[in-house]
Amino acid sequence: MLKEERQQLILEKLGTDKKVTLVDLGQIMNVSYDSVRRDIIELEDRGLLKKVHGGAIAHSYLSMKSSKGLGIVNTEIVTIAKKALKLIENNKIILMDGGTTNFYIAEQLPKNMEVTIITNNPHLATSLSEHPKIEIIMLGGSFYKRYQIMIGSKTIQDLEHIQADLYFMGTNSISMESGLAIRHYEESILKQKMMNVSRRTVTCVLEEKINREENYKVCNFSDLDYLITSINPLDDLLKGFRNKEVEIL
Amino acid sequence: MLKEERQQLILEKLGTDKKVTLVDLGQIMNVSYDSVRRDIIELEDRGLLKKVHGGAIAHSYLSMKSSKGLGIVNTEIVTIAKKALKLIENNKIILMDGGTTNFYIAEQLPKNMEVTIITNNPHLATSLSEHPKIEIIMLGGSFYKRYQIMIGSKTIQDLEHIQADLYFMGTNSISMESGLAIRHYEESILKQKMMNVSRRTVTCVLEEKINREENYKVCNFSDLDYLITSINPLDDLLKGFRNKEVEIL
DNA sequence: AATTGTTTTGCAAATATCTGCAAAATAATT
DNA sequence: AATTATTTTGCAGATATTTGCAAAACAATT
Repeated sequence: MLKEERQQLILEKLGTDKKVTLVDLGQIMNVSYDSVRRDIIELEDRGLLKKVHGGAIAHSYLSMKSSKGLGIVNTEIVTIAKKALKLIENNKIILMDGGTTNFYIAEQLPKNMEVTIITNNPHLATSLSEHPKIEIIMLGGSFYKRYQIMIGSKTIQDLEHIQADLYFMGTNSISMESGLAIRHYEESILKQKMMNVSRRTVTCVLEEKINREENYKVCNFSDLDYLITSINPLDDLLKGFRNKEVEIL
Repeated sequence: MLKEERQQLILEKLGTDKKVTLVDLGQIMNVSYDSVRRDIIELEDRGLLKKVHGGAIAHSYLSMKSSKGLGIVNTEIVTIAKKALKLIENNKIILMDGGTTNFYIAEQLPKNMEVTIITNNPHLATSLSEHPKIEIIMLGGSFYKRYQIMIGSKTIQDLEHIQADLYFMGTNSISMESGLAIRHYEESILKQKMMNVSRRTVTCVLEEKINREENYKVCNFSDLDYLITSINPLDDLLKGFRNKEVEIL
């Protein structure tokens, strides 16, 4: 039985049962426990499951459980989150706005990490309460139900005296000509403000959002510091975006 | 059964039942009481529940996550909420702080009601997104995980230019001599500020909190405008509180 | 004060993990 | 085809974790 086969099987079983044990897997696949163990370690490194004593369990967000009103998860996000986490260092101040991707990145932060997260997304804030060492600052404002974020002049005012190290900006579209743009005017202004108060800005985009256009422009592509996608940075899809100013991860 | 499975099950059961006992859990999961006990200790260390003699009780925010489901709700709270809703009129500005009772009251607001809710409780804010006509203003600040509310000087500053019609104050203790008091200093200051910016203040107290004492005083009993309990206003338990200035419901 | 039930502690058995190592399988190169 | 390099696999011994048990301490209740 090939390694790939085994790992596939582990993920499938995990999908239906939400958990697997070392012993079960070893017997079903008829390989040594060590092999299974190593498979699980690899899958964990790829962010596809959580290893525990005696086996593995499905990631909270892979099971519908912690979806918290945000849609079903895409494995693309797993890849993106993995890359995003590399940018987050201890003792930094991180600004994160709304969007599913940011929510999952936040959930994936190591439990022992010591950072400050500033956000206008209350779901993100409350979900982080399970990370004991993370300090959470919530921006006030009017709650915009459709996107489930705080918005408006109060939110902008709250940013006035803040200086963040890194801003994770969610976006709906990115293209070389029109830059980054979203669908909501007030939010586009807020994102601009967030860029202003952050030393660096990174955006994580799903493949479908590349080369799309939306109504309200936030900034030019070259105003970014990092671009994260699930795609290999050298892939042709990103050819147009290669640029000395923006690092593609 | 993996340790993580057990712990997840404990939290789920806590979410719906608000309390669990060692004996129940041991039998349901078919493990020794010692294991259950150790699980509970671990979960308490992570701040996810409160260990008590014989079992554990839910942290308030766990119940906030699931009260809308089939969870068993304290009947006392239902009675209180009914009375509380009578005070809420269309087109008013309502200030609500943390606590399970306020959360439940907010959830019970009629779907077509047009009010503005200002809160420092993100769970309350997000749960109200199902009420299309309610405008929600969230106060910013530092997120205090234990009580799941925003707190600190930023929160107070956000209140500066607000004038609310009615303030639903959560409290931990009420007595004739010591007035209203809670366990957390910073929060007590915040509640004072909230009273200041509100025309009227109402507090909803569970029976167990009457004639109890806590460390940080918020105000005198007579500073209130309304007191809501689950008890009949004419009951002897409330005798000491009868007062021309405060209306008991 | 006595009873009953719960918690704490230390302990030992069972299980799981980690490490380095060598054999086997696979891929790459000559 | 043969050789060499690389990866994968299983194993053994040392460590670490988890689990259930029993005695003693503690709490709550009668």
